[in-house]
Amino acid sequence: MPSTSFPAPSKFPLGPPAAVCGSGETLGPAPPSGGTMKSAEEEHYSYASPGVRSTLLPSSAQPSLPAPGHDLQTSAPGVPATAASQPPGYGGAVDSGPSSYFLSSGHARPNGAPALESPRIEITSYMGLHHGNNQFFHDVEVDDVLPGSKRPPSTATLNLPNLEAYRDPSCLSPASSLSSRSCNSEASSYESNFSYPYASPQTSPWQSPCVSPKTTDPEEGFPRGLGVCGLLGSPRHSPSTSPRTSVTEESWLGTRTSRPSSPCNKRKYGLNGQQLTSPHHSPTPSPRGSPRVSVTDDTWLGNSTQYTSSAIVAAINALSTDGSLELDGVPVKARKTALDHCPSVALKVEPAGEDLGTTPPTAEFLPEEFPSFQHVRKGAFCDQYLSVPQHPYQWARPRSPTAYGSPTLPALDWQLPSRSGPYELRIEVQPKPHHRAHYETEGSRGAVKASAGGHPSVQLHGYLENEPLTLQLFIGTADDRLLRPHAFYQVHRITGKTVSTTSHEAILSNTKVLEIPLLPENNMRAIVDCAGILKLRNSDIELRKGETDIGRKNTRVRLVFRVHIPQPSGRMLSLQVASNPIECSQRSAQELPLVEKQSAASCPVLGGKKMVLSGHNFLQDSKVIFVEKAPDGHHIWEMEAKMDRELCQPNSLVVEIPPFRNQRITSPVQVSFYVCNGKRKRSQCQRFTYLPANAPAIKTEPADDYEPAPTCGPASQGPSPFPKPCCSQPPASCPPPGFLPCPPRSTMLSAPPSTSPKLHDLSAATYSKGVAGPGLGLLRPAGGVLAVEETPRLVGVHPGPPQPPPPALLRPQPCGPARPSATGHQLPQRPKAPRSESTAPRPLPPPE
DNA sequence: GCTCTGGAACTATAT
DNA sequence: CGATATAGTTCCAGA
Repeated sequence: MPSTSFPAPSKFPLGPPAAVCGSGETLGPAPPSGGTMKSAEEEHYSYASPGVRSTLLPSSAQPSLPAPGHDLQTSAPGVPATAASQPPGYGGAVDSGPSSYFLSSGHARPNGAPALESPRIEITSYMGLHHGNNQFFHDVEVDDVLPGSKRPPSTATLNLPNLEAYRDPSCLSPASSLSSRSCNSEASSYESNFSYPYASPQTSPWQSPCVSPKTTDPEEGFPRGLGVCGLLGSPRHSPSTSPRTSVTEESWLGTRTSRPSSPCNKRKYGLNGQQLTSPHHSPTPSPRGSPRVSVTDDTWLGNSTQYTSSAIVAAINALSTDGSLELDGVPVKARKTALDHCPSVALKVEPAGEDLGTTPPTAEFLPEEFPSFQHVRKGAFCDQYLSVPQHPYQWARPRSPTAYGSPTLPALDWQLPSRSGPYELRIEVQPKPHHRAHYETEGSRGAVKASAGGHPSVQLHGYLENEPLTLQLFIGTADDRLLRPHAFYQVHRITGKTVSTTSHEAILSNTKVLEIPLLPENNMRAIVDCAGILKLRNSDIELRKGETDIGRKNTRVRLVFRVHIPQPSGRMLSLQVASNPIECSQRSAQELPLVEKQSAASCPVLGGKKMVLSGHNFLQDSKVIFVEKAPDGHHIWEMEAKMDRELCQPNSLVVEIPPFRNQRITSPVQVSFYVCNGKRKRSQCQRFTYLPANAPAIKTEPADDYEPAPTCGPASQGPSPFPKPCCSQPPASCPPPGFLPCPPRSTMLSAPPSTSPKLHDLSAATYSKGVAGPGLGLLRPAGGVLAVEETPRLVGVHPGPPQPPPPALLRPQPCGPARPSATGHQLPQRPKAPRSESTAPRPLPPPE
């Protein structure tokens, strides 16, 4: 895997990153596209932070993406799958590779990536990278990614790891966001390490950053980067991951003192370097945009190149400095996880790229082959994770596994349907809306539970074979953009007496994926009592090169489940379903109002109707505000609903739906509302539809309704009982008006104003085209299959083998519109950018 | 002795 | 630039 590789360097310009960077940055802008994009995006997302804004889509141009997958997902319902056929391309979905691949080549990233990127900052760079520099970059990336292909030696990847290091503390320093980054943060998470390695390309880039910084701190040092090192097996990884401490950690932590430590670390930096001050800092991205600027960051950020160089540098540093560290000391926690793997691995070349999927390995590999292969990988790297005792089952091996490995599997940021043909992956029991995630520095906070007690459960319907499959679970975003792996949260495998479900960890790209067996004897149903949520420090993640999202206030996640069903044709049909949003921060859970259900999803423009909201943290003085947002997120209309204070309880509110501003609408209008406990304490937006006065009411949906979406869909997403905040699923603009996943509804709704619509289109009919269309990129022709499904989202099927990924595909795109600024609160603002994925990381467009 | 949790101290960042 | 409000992390302690 990750190998080491320096080769990369070759590619990369050695020139110090700086150079690159410099250019890069500059470049950043340069790229026209970039520029463009941004603007476009910005518009869409106004909310995004000012500075930032990411570019979403550059594409606007093109790429396409329709929409937000989220919505789709969630909502989606059902469209039956059509089959596929579709466009050829579509099939391509395949690989997992991160979408990136798809992205593409040329622009690819652009779309994907760039677009996505979050505001944070970096964008520029990217752009530059991608666009401007593209070629260069691409190449680079490519290499990484494709091992085979260009890249000479497999090596490459490793770099990344090193890069990863970036995260490391060291990195931190400089760049790091201030906040958290503890010096040591060792951690950042192991994952980083790990994954990174795989991650590859993407990662790599990021990492670079680290390097420099690193130097800075001697202390911590460690760079995880050494990915290689990791090999050694340093402690880091504890497989288990459990953070906390092992002796080791502390030891090395040493630095830290107890409490102090934390702070200390941080402080240190501050003190020391002042880094705080230093430009970089901005690190984090605070929403604002500025962020990162620091040279370092930017610079390196920008280019892949950098990464290269950086990587190199990092490597060097590592060797010299840290290197030892890692190996040796290895900070634990963070690393823990990571390290575990075997050294050996390191050398390997990875075929694929990042994650499993990633790689596209190209056709060459047969799935079957993969498995083993993967395993290897996994094993190696992941082992840590694996550590678990596990299964009785053969885990990996089952078919599914294959899937994972196989190149064909779709990247985690691809939007996939929950249903296709006879199959439907459904969340039978949704997780509780709140689950306090644990930091690496803490002990586990247990598995995610269901509201009614027990644990969430997922079932694959329509599967009649006798072969067990593997259910994949990862932590996804819950904002209004397309569903994608969450950069700041990772699934954490819980083991112990209380856990009845066996599971296994794997890392795809930079995302930890929990694999749970789906057995015919259990009706292809799995009780997810083995999944906890790990919070990564914002500063660590934000440092990643490609990462565009910001962690601050980005505390909502969704459990994303996937299953890959082998088809007679040899291809894999992939289905995905996301849970309702889960608030993971301690504070938010205690303070922010949360709407879980609403008794009505629509009402005639006259209003006056009573609506009961169920949820948490409602106060006597809570307000319910109805808002209509423009595509760009601006509030066109806001109206506070009258409340029946007497009936107000912590868990329920009764409000009178206010009349809509325009009593003459001829088609349904999507608006949203939120509960506000104070200036910054707002719930997420919930969707609501005003119907023409004459129109028959859409039905009010009973509680469930809340989600309109649901209407459409089946559970796939789960109908969530949740209200889904608009944001969440729906695309950006919350109001998903457009979104229509469901046919029926869609019709109803008329206007979808904004954005998202596209996606929808995808759906159904579209599928085929649709897919293609919008941004989806879809797939490659070859493939075929596809399933697809209903969901607009995207496609599920991959052709079996190899195929190149489509270009952008599903990528998340931006939802388009932005989230309302106002809204912003809710979610965090994350700006639009998609997480890392988009960012750099993913990368690589396939060579193709 | 260990894990899971709730709570809160503290620091960093935002306004 | 300082004060205050918020949010993120890390610790502590009890079950």
